[in-house]
Amino acid sequence: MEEVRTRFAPSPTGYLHIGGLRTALYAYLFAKKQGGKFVLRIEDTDRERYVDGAVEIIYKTLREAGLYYDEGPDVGGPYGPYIQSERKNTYLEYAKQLVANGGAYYCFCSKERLEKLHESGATKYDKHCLSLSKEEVEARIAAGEPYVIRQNIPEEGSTTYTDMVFGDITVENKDLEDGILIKSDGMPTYNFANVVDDHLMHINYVIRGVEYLSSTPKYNLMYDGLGWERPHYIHLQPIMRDATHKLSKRHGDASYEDFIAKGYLKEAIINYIALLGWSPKDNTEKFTLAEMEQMFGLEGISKSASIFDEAKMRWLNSQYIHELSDEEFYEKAKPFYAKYQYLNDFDCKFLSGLLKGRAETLDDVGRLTEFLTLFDNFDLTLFRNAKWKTDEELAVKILPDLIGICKDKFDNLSDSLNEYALNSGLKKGQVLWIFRIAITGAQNTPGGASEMAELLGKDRVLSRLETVLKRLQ
RNA sequence: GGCUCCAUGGUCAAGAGGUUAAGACAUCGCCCUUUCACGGCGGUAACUCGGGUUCGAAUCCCGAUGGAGUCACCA
Repeated sequence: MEEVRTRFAPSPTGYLHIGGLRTALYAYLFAKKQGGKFVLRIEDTDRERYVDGAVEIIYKTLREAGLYYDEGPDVGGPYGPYIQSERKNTYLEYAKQLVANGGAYYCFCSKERLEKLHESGATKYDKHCLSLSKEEVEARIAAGEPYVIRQNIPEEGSTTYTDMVFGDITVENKDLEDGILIKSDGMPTYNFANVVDDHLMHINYVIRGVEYLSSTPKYNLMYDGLGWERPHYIHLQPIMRDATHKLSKRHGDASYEDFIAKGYLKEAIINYIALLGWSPKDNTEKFTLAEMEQMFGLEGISKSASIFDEAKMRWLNSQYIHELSDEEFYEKAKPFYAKYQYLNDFDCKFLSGLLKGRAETLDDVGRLTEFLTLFDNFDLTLFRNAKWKTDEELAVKILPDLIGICKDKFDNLSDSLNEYALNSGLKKGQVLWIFRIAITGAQNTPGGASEMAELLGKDRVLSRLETVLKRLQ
């Protein structure tokens, strides 16, 4: 059986957006599942949209996400170069071949004529230059007149192909335009470069966005004209921000690196986007890349667009975070601990054990510890708790005892506090509530009374208890 | 507007003629609990509409509606 070869062919226009990453992921998974090859090709035929550094971002993101490509610009391969601008000469050669057999023709129409044509109500090019004689064409080229090469699409008939997720797609040839294959600057358009490269790189499964679903017949006509075997097609519906808008960085939607910066784990991001538009047979929702490589299949691909739901990704992220060891959490959260300066005064390793089970994102180390900065002048009514029947009055009463316990038995605080409750006829919860409020000044904390005491340390605990007692008096 | 595609709860998404129409997130409630969270249990909530076909349609057909894509010397 023929080896499966898929590719991811992004344009270096800045960043790798979530939709692009998912396309890459599916292409990668499909190839891996089949034991095939996944190749990366950079489509930079549009010099105007080129952004410096964008290529590096693509390499970096793909690698970081674990989507290793078998062939690509920076890893090489048998069908290079893998950057279209470095293949410029190849395209013209094939365009000429197409011209020779009638599948394409030279066109000298000026922008002005094209505009006029459009204004006159024409919906597509009128094949004006198709009638030029070979001699005239040669003469005008020799005279240095600028030209483009257009595809010659039959005016009759229709073209059909089978998309592996959408089924048969048929388009009337008369609805297709004689698109430009080679631009006047000598560069191929996407339409042409794509076909030539996919063929030359032996790509037999083309996985890309649905925006190409209805123009694929044009590409097939090129394959036919060049005598090449058509590849299989798999088109993917987009990931949406809401029901009517695609997810896009331009509109402020987060990209892969934004989510990393927000404290998402790459495993969670990959896992989540895999689920947007695909679901495994058994409906599992949490799996590693390696597992996906085994489970992936075209049957699970959805025919409709899906809306990105950060809440669900957060949940998935929290699942991955909870699984981390304290040590791993600490290592991964380091950049975030650094982000919140007040945490410098605390033992972040100890904190990791407390935060790991509560954080949904790595950045939550800030949100969950914010109370540490708010202790001064906290609201004393926090001592009131309906369930435990506590209030400021009770707090004033027992705080001196609690201070004493901390002075003498700080190392064995939990037991000592329990013992105190027992002896004083109070409920455990009453003592602990008052104690925890008194040392943290927060209703919600990432740990219980004794854990918070350990985090703060004896000195801080004592000084806080005394401060609070004074305020209450 | 022409052409192509799509349509199950708020979201993702099973389902491929006969189901009490799964599951997950979110939401609500209860339990657990020294707060919060985690975890456990339970609730609310869906087949866009209208015609067919059929003994029987979320599933098949047609139409309408809604949405997306595409009609560039952008990819």
